[in-house]
Amino acid sequence: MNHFDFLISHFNQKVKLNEAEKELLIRNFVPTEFSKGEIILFQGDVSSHMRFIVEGCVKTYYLDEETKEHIVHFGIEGWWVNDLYSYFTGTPATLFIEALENGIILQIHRDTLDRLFEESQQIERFFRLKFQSAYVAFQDRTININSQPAEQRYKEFCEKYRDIEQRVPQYQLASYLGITPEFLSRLRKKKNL
Amino acid sequence: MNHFDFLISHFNQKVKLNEAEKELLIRNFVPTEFSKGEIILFQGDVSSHMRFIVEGCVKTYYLDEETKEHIVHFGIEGWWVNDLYSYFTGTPATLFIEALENGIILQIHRDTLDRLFEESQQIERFFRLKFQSAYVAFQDRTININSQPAEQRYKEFCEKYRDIEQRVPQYQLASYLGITPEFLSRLRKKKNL
DNA sequence: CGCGACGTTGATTTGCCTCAACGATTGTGG
DNA sequence: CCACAATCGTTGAGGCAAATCAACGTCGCG
Repeated sequence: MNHFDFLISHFNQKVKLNEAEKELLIRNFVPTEFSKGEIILFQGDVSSHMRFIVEGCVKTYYLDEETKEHIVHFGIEGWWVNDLYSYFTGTPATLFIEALENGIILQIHRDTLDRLFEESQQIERFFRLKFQSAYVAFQDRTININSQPAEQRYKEFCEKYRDIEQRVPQYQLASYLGITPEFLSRLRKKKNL
Repeated sequence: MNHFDFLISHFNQKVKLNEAEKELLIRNFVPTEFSKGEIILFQGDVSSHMRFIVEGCVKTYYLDEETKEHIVHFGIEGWWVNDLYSYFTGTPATLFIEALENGIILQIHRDTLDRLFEESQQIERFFRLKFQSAYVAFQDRTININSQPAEQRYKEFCEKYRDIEQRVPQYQLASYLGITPEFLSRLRKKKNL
C-alpha cells in the first residue's frame, strides 16, 4: 500500500471522503523520510506541522532540568505525533520527537491544513474526532497514573501495546511508565516467578 | 448577564457567530438547576450531554475499588464539565459529576449538537478548538504530575486557580493533587513557617 | 448541646529512588 | 576477527517522599 492510500484509509475510518477531498490530502501532505536517532522536532522550535507516521517508530519526550528524559508517548505506523501544545498555540515546543527506527512521515503545515478546513468540513471533522480521541486517551492515562501502582501500569501497557513493548528498549519503557529502569527490572523479575 | 449571553460571549472568544447561530444556541441549550450535593452524572450512566456551567462549582471524580474518591477536575462558571470518554464513545461513564454548590448549567444533547454541527461550521469549529485546549491542558497536567513533587504542584495550583482553591474543602484538593489530606496538611504547615 | 465533618499531629510502613557495581550483548575500528 | 568501548539490563544497599493508621481538636449545624 502506498503512503497516501494508508493515510486515506486512516481518514475513512472516521469520516467519508469524496474524490476531491482525497485529492486535497494527496496534494498537500508531504512525505518525509527520517532515520534512527534523528530528531524530528526540537524542544524550543515551534511545531508547525501535523505529522502522520507511515512507517517506523518514534518517541516524544521532554527533558527535566535539561538532563533527565521523560517519555510522554510512543508512536508507530498509523499514529499521529506532535507537540500539540506548540502546534495549537504557536509557542516553542516543550517536547522532542525523535526516531527510534528509520521511517517515513506524511506532514502538513498548519496554514495549509487550516486552508483545507475551509474547503472541506469532512477534513475538519476528522481532526475534531481525532483530538477527541487524543483527549480521551490522555484522560485515561492520567486516571491510570494516579490510581494504579507501577506494577499494574506495566502489566496493562504490555497488554495494550504489545507491538510497542517489543520495539523499544526497556529503560525507555520505564521512562514512559514514570519509574526507573532499575525498578522496572525488579518488577519483571518478580512477575516471572 | 443572562445565561445565554454568558454562553454566547464564551463562544465568541473563539469563533464569530452570526445572529442565526446565536439563535441556534439559545433554542437548543437547556438551562438546568442543581443543588449542593446533587449528582449531575452517575458513574455507569452514559453521558449524552455537553454541559456548560453558568453558576456554581462541581467536582468530577471516580471511585477506586468502589471506595476511594479520586478527583479529576473541578469546574466553576465558564467551564465545561463532562465525562468526555463516555460522551464520545457512548459507553458507561467512569466518572461522577457532583455539585459542590447550588448552581445552573446549560446542557445540550449529543444528537442535537451533532445536528447543529451540520448547520453551522462555526459551532463545530468552536468545539474542535475547545477539545484542542482540553487536550493541551491535560498534556500539561500529565507532564506536571510526573515531574514535580507534591509541594510544587500544590503551589502552582494555588497560583493558577486561586478562585477554586478558596471554594473547595482541603481534602478534596488533596485528592485532586493525588496526595492524602494528611500530607497536604503537613505541606501547608511547613509552608507557613 | 451533641454529633458529624473536617483538619491536624505523631508513629510507623512502604513503594520507589539513588548510587554503585557488575554481567551480557552489540557494534566498531584496528 | 579480535579487542575494546558503549549500551543495556540486573542486583544490592541505603534513603526519602508519601501512605497508612490512629488519635485528638475544632468547628458548624440540626
